[in-house]
Amino acid sequence: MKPMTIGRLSKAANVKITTIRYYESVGLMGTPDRSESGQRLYGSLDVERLSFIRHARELGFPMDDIRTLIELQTHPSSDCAVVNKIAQNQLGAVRKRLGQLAALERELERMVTSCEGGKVASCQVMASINDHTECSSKDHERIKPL
Amino acid sequence: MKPMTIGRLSKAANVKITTIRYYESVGLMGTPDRSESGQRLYGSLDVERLSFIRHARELGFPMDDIRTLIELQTHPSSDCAVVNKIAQNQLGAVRKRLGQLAALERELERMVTSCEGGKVASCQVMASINDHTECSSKDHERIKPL
DNA sequence: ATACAGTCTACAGCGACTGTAGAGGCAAGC
DNA sequence: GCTTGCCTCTACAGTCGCTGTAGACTGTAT
Ligand SMILES: [Zn+2]
Ligand SMILES: [Zn+2]
Ligand SMILES: [Zn+2]
Ligand SMILES: [Zn+2]
Repeated sequence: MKPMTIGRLSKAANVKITTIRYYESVGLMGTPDRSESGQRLYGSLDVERLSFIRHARELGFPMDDIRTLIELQTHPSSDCAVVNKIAQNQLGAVRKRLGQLAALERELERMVTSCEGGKVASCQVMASINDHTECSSKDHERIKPL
Repeated sequence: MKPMTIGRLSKAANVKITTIRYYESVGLMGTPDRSESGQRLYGSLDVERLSFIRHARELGFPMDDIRTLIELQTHPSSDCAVVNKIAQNQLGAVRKRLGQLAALERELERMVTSCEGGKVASCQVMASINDHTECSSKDHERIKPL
């Protein structure tokens, strides 16, 4: 039950120290106790919470959603419909992105295979970037990070 | 051969005015001529260049790469190997991302299908985010925008 | 003449961190 | 006790690729 410093927490949850402090600053992690000299002190609950955040981030959930999920965890008897909705939205976002990226893959594939070396002036890759009309997916959607 | 204002260029290339000025500020678009009153004036070459940038961005190329591509266009007799390398790197990045997202899709799918409603305390979605060990792709790679 | 649309600069903000500077803290070996 | 070397602290700037805003000026149509 000894409290751990931020460095130990960082290793325990595999999250960088600066990121932990950032999560604290934006309210994802609560404000921890401090030692006499002002160092942050954490317990095993903090490891769990931080690991939860990390996994949620790895799954691509935005921080606002993670805040909601953590808030819901403190009300365990409430309905999980909100949780499920958040996860389904995320799944939808992932699928949409998969579609976009698959289209990009096809187009880039076509480009690189049609380049047979030579001068820039006659390069098919350049031509393909220049000429959007050749493009299979006529209008790409704006690329946003997941 | 009449020069066009930034608004016309914006419509011609389907790029927002603020974005055009941003591209100018970071050196993707050159510094255009100005009217007596200081308004930017563009010609058809600018439409081509801006459209090129737009399509490259839609394909996910980072701005540094686009800078390189534009630079290469001004040396049409140089070897297109660099161009091809940039495109192949991009294709690799897209494929890597596709793999990551496919793993995310599977995991999210499993999560949402195993939730049967009820209280948050017994929600499988929550449990899955909490328990990373259940996870098929044991360690997800850090999610970075393409 | 008046209305309205377009353009100008300069700067702040987004998300989710990462990196830096410069200061102070802590444990182990000598 | 002292040095060595890592650990932690705060505060702030930078990343990428834009987007939005404020407040002033310009251009065009009726
Ligand atoms: Zn080529
Ligand atoms: Zn295309
Ligand atoms: Zn549930
Ligand atoms: Zn997982």
